[in-house]
Amino acid sequence: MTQQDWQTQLGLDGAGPVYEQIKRTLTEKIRSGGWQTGDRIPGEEDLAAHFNTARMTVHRALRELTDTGLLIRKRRAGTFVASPPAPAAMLEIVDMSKLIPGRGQAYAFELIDSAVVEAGEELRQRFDLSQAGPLRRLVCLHRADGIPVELEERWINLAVLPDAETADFSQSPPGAWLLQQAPWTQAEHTISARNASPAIAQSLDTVAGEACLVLERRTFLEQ
Amino acid sequence: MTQQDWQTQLGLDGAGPVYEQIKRTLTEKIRSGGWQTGDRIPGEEDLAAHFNTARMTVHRALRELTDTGLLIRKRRAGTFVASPPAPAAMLEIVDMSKLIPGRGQAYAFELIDSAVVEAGEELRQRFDLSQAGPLRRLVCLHRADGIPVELEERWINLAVLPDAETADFSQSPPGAWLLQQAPWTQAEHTISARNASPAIAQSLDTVAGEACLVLERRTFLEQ
DNA sequence: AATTTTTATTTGTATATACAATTAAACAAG
DNA sequence: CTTGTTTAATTGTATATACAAATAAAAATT
Repeated sequence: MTQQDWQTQLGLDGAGPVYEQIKRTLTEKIRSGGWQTGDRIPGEEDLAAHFNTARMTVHRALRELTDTGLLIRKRRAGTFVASPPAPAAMLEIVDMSKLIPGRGQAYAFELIDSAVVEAGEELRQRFDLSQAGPLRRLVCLHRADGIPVELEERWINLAVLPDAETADFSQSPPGAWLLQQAPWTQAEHTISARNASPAIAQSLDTVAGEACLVLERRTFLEQ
Repeated sequence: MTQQDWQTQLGLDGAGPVYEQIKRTLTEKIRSGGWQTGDRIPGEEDLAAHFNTARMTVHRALRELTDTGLLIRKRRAGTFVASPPAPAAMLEIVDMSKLIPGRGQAYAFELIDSAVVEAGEELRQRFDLSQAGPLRRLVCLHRADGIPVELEERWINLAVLPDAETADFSQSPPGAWLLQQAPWTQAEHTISARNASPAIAQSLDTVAGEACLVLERRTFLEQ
């Protein structure tokens, strides 16, 4: 797609704030396939010139589309169409360490368990691994204002991220570390309901048998 | 709390962008109880003067805190501390009709069932109703790019919202209508897993027995 | 060829200004 | 007292400008 192409195809509809119009226009451009996953889209200056508006207005539109996960932005490199979200991500599962403070509550987390295990046949099937290898298993408890709100169990494939074998997850949640180590990680979420086992009930400060929402999250590198 | 009070207590920590510092400072102020639910906080001009920054910078901080649900803003009236979120809202359950287009997919919905029923003892217990009365039951199917992603069952207490008896929900989702009719609605969510019944499986274009995530949402007026 | 340094591009933030939109409060009319 | 009208306070958006920060690409160096 040449520059000419998108310039002739883009246009605003005049309804609502300009930054919302730009958001809609760009979203439609992506939805229709005009811009595909991984494509670099024009820079802020170009878009501003095209839409005959200020760069700040375009910037706000792009920033909000980035917030919703439609775009990925990198300084100097540009703005790119993000990967389409997995169906399970329809329920926006957020990072507890960011969500809880955003809600005005005190966030804390605790590393409950940490171990390196060899992936047997069962684990290989569960995680769809083609070959055996060591995995690191972490269990973290997230608290909001001291109250346990999430017990997180995480498995890291050490064949992909060898550094995870020695990394210290006692101070910061593994989610933050992983995001730094593998920023292009894509996540797939599974939500299910389960009765609390005695161990889980103790961690979550409830009674065994209590129905808990179990949230399994798989992160993997795209390339 | 007088104006003097907050002026002497607020201050930035110098780490990161100023709008993030302001977000942290205001969040802490609310978290610590300095500003409580319903309190009106100073206006943008006042905060800008206090923090010795531009109004736009304060505006961005307040806008983002509003996005996370910590504040509520009304023109001419001011900015207020929002109600603390229900624990179940830890998983941010979003409005499908907004989320799906935001993800660059085509949103559509279909009214599957609509009926007015008298609340018997069973329904009264289920919804914690103190007295009998008619309820309207709606079932909606939400699609993203044509694929069914959510089957929504909604009960409306007609004693609270009599207009819901005659309202037409075939064109726009009940969520949008309710938000207009009762903007101060507070929501409580319950998520569970359930095997698809034959009827549900047909709606969701899957097979009976397939495990589905069931999301029950109760909205109610605060006052 | 590999490494380091410099340059230039792009996004990110901050500021000042102007005007629009909403709406609570004050005011006026009946 | 009720209703309608005006006023003014507050947030919302748009613009232009400036500089900061990150980093891909180019250039220089070893």
